[in-house]
Amino acid sequence: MGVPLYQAKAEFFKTLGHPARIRILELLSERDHAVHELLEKIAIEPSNLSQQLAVLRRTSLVVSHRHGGEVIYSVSVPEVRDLLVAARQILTGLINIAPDTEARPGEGPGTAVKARAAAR
Amino acid sequence: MGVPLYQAKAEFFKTLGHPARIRILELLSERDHAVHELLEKIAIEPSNLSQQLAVLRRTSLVVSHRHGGEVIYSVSVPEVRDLLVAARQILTGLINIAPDTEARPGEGPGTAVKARAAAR
DNA sequence: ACATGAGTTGCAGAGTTCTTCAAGTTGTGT
DNA sequence: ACACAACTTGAAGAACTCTGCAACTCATGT
Repeated sequence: MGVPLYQAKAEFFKTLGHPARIRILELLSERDHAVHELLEKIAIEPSNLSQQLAVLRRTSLVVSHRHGGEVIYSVSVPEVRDLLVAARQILTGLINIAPDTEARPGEGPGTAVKARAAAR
Repeated sequence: MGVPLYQAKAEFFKTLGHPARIRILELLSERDHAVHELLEKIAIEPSNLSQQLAVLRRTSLVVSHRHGGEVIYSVSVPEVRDLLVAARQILTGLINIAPDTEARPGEGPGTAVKARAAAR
């Protein structure tokens, strides 16, 4: 066997580890979008969007096809949606648990996740 | 709530985007482990392991406590396990869809994703 | 043929993350 | 008190990712 599964998993999560890419997947799991439509809803440079789409294409999470002047993107694996939902649940759970300090449930309400995210 | 959820999600996935950290979470979701036990099962430098554990601690995905001479780690959010399972399913699904398919039916399926992972 | 809108690609500088080394802490046994 | 095992921390260089710019392709309208 060539590559350990845990390594493939890490690669996969890395692909999801970018705000724009999350945004794209969320939008695409509602419905297909042309690039210029994504552009309206996500505030980044066209070339940047294109780069992020390329990342998602490389991992086959999305596929694209031309339709006249536009390029339409769709998710190729519908289960991605479930994954995003699962993530959101863990995340909201974490926010009420995260003691920024140390291992001690019952301690002050954590802001570790919030704070870190806010810091960027 | 100052932080867009999609950004927190990206942060969260970034945390999962490392082979050692995936490995750690997999082991910990079976049962609690002392650091030296993790060390036996994951082949990395002690200090590196410690760094990765620190990353997981910071996001509150795991918690630690001392027990005599050892430090015991446990997952603090059991749902993480579901997430890892979901990822594995998407991943195995992807392997049969991936683009540059030098896949040979009969043997370990598609290598597009795997190969990419191997290339790092 | 030309101009224009829609996307993509290559690239370089800025910014992050990874890994390892050396040094430090904490608890146990002698 | 000392040595030793079990961990953690800080720091630094290598490796990688991100972003925006300029240049390019491709299809449509004039």
